[in-house]
Amino acid sequence: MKNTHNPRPKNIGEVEQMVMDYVWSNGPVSAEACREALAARRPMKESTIRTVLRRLEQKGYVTHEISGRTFIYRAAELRQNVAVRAVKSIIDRFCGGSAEELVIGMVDNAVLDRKQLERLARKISQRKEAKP
Amino acid sequence: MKNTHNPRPKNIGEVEQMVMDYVWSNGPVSAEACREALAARRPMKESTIRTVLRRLEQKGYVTHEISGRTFIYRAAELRQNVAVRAVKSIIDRFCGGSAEELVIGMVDNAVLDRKQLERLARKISQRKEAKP
DNA sequence: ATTGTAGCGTTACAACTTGTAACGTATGTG
DNA sequence: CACATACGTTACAAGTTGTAACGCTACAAT
Repeated sequence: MKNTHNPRPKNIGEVEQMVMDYVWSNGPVSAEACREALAARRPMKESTIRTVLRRLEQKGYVTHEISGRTFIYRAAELRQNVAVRAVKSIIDRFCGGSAEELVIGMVDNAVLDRKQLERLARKISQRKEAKP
Repeated sequence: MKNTHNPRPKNIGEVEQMVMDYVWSNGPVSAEACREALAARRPMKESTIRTVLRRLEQKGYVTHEISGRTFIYRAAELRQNVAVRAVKSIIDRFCGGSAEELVIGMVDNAVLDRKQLERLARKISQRKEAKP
């Protein structure tokens, strides 16, 4: 079965990432709310944040609905799913599609530590049974 | 303990990727050899491949030594390590540093299939014991 | 020795991306 | 009606990536 998703591993810039993080963490937001929230770390003019959000929408990271005359943006996908797709694209490019090798590498490189591995192993066996 | 590596998650373009794949798979190569090898899929002029290799060197992906008057390029790092670093950077950006969640996501999204999971679980326990 | 040539450095350039923003326009509020 | 708010349009500089031409040097064959 084929992936019906359009392959959208669109890159994301630094500011874009920041905005996405905020949206992911704080649910639907208006441009202004977002701007204010990020103002401390990253002052942006009003038109700037809106441009960023518009681009994020073009890239498929967020959608918007209109409330009154204000755009409310919300994440189009869970953060985790985006992360997984990003990783998947790395796997495809670097490892010829085998995620296994990669995870091994993660173990070797201590990206995953012992404790995590144990929980991981447990969850893996759960999933194995959960999914017929 | 801190990572002494300079954080070098430098992006890599499509052609660059292709070249790296070749270098990774075929060991040290001259620009010409590389060009010829990729010519079928991607015809490039001589100066083009050399520019690409030079940029890859600037980005730290390859190094070169001189043999006669020919540059011999070799991968600076194992493919797998680069992949892992790329994934690590994704983890940092998306998951607040926890790789675990990501792997769970990979399971859920069938990036890892059942068969792989089994082997993975085995290897994981090997590693756990191998690394005190 | 002269000349061709293989292989390097330098320079260029167009398309695209990303951050940043100004300006114009419409609409709801007082 | 005057104003502020929020949107669309347009712009632009810096950086990245793919592509390549040009020119210089050192070895090779005549």
